[in-house]
Amino acid sequence: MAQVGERLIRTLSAKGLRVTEQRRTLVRLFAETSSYLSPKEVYFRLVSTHPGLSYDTVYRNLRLLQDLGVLERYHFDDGVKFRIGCFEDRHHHHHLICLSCSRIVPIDFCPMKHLNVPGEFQIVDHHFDVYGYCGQCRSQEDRGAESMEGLNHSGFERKKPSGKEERLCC
Amino acid sequence: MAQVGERLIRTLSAKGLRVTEQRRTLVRLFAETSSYLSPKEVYFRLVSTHPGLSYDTVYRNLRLLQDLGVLERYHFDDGVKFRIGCFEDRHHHHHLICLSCSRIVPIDFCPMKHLNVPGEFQIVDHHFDVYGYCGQCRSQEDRGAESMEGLNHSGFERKKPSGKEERLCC
DNA sequence: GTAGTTGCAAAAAGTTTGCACGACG
DNA sequence: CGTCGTGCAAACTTTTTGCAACTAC
Repeated sequence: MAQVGERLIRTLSAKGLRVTEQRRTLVRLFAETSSYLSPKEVYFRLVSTHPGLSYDTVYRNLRLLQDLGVLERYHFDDGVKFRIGCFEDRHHHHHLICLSCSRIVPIDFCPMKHLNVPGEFQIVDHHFDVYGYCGQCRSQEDRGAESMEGLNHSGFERKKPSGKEERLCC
Repeated sequence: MAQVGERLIRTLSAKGLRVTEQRRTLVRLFAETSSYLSPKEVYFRLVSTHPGLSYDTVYRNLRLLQDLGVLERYHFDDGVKFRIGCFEDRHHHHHLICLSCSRIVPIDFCPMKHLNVPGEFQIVDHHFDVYGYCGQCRSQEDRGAESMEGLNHSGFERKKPSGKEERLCC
């Protein structure tokens, strides 16, 4: 995954933006980390290597990278989180998202190919995500554990990701 | 739509919860209002009939009704918004959402009928929403207007809804 | 009457902004 | 060396919490 980070660094440079140590570390963090990171998590991960780092620098750079299309921002029940973009150099796809470990599995299936819309509605965008439990978490669960806690009535919210850091998409 | 509000009031009562004037007005507001309302919007709508109303009462009741499954909470770019639940007494469906006027059009199509998932992944929930511009907004747009402003690079965020209040779903 | 609810105030959490210093190119 | 980025502080917004007074049942 290191080359992903390097490429993004070059993207920054090509846009005339300064490549500071903070930005380099930030990009590397997202290039190497699976799933989602909140601004707070990002801050605590960076502050260890950058004593004196401030929250506003984190926020500014997260926003910058989001505007650049490098990062994607999502809202979860426990706040805003970022993750490296999937649009970079892959074709359009969607995700299976594990509610237990936050692992993300890409699926090529796109519902828009099957959808007939009322003619007067002009489609601009769509969101499709599938939530559930991945094989690994299910087998762990078999050895006695919680099952669907962390899921509220609407199923919209997600349980906090555990510490696992395995990248399965992008 | 008045009977929807009355039914929800009875739901409150049946759960042993007090039916206060604030709650009655709040439920009626959501029963009669289309699209989404932020806590702030809810507050300003209620404070006119309830002078002295406080924000925390709004927040507490929004959360209460969400926990009861009456309201659904969504995160948009400009913050959290609520809307009356669609699960009440309708079959499963999805939505076309107008990026201009926030109008919501139900569609019966569900992508899950067409999706083959990896066997080890246990599906619990899914989200599917289509964003675009409804026929009414498109025809207004024809008479010279903005087109896709309010949409960011990822298309995830939505433009602020205009003042229109026409309920097309639930 | 009693328990649930409200309003008030304050605190907490999350995010943004202005400004002077510092560092990248 | 000029410009952009950072750190600091403060402001701002959103949301939560403790508590006394109130009110629906």
